[in-house]
Amino acid sequence: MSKPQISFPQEQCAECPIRHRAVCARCESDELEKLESIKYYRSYEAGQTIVWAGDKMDFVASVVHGVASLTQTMEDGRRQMVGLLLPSDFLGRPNREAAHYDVTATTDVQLCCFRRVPFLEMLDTTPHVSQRLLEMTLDELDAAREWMLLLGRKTAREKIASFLTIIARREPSFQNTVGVGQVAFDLPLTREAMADYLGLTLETVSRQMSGLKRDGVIRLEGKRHIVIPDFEVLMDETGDDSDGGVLD
Amino acid sequence: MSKPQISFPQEQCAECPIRHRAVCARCESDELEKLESIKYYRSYEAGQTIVWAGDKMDFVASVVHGVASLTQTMEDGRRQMVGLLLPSDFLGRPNREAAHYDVTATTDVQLCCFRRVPFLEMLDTTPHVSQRLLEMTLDELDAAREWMLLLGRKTAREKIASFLTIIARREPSFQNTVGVGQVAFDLPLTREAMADYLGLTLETVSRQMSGLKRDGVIRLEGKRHIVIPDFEVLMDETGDDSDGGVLD
DNA sequence: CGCCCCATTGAGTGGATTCAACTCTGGTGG
DNA sequence: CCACCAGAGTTGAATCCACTCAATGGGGCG
Repeated sequence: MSKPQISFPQEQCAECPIRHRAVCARCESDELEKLESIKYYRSYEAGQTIVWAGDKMDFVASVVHGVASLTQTMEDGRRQMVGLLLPSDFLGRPNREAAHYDVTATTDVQLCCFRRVPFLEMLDTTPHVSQRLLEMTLDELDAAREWMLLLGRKTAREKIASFLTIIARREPSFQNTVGVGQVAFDLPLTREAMADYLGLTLETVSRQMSGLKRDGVIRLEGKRHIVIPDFEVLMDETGDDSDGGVLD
Repeated sequence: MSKPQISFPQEQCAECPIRHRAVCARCESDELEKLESIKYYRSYEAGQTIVWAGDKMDFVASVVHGVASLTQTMEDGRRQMVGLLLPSDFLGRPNREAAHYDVTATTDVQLCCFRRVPFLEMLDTTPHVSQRLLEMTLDELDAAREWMLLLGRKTAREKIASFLTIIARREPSFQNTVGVGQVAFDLPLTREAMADYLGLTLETVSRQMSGLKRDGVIRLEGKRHIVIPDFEVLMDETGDDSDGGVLD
């Protein structure tokens, strides 16, 4: 229960791994200084709850390391994940006191937190922050809309395949490659969390993973490590258009 | 085919029905003047396509009258609605040339369009616009997350009931009432569009509507006019928490 | 070792889909 | 005027995909 705190290196902004992608991406050095004065780091172990829906939330944050999830729960226990926050993603609504969703660390997580009220003031005075936040929010909205297509119309197998491509694409190792050929990564989620993400049961997730493995689309090494021999073959299983998609 | 153009009154900003809720809500009169110089109105008949996914889009817009929908279509024809735009809602991504989704007028629609590039410049120079746009985008993201819960975890009956409450809540007539007792409104969507919204088939939509009618939860007058004798009874069918929800 | 947690697999059920027939309404033209 | 048609909606019967309930497998840790 009272394990030793996870310790990530306490970064300076200058060496921050998410410096160029997070909400602070466009800041000049003087703006960074201002942000630095209202920021602090926090760490959470895998499985810990970061905030409960309805709780007062006196900070907003960037995910520096690890993966966190937003979930909604119905009275009878049905659960749906509604957000998956990877490094550089933003957590919280500046002009809202209380959280709307449960936020959970699905792996060990380090957050770079900003005190909410000062951050809110910075939004008004620092266009580089508010512009970036708008851009990130619009990107999240697009992601949510892809997700809605997945939830509403895709088969279980397509859901799994789509999920794997989503995770693979955000892997640092993937960014270098052309997006063809072999890809490998660790799943940051349990089968149950995957089920919550995809609107399935954990048994269905397990069955479909086995199916993709049986058909040679993926290889499983241990429970969590995934090897994709040919990324295009996986893409064909997602149900999405084959053309590369629209550029920004 | 070449029906007479629908004509909505060509509003001045001062008398605009969405003046206080749209992206321009916080503007001062000098800012409104600037907006007015880059704006123009456009009307579409019910059923018309406003933009196709992938098309170049040289404007962004506010919905003034009517209802428009964003939809995604898979290669084999499966369709999912991913956005429903009611009066005052915002359409388009300022810093994106091409549309990501099909946009369709589901009723007769009037848009207040802003030329995209000048609007983009205004975002940089007019905090009242960019602040409001951020707020609206965050609201849409919240709505998308509710929608994801609906798509991923709710039963067909709960989906229909939830949809009806969503429409009812945004009815002007509803705003006055306390949110109890009788409510009545016209559905702005066909059964097929409802199915696309809810991730169902149109047959299932029809069956569940009949079910709610049989059980006295709703009354149908014609195909489109809905009467809800007791809003709380409908709420109980949505599967959502009974407590009023979180305030902003 | 033995326990716990996560994951896999199997058998049977059920809710939503598919395919198909039918109804209702409004509009058009003979 | 009304017969006819097209489009939207309803209803029925059979099917199927994912769910539920239940048993089993396997790895890590006290």
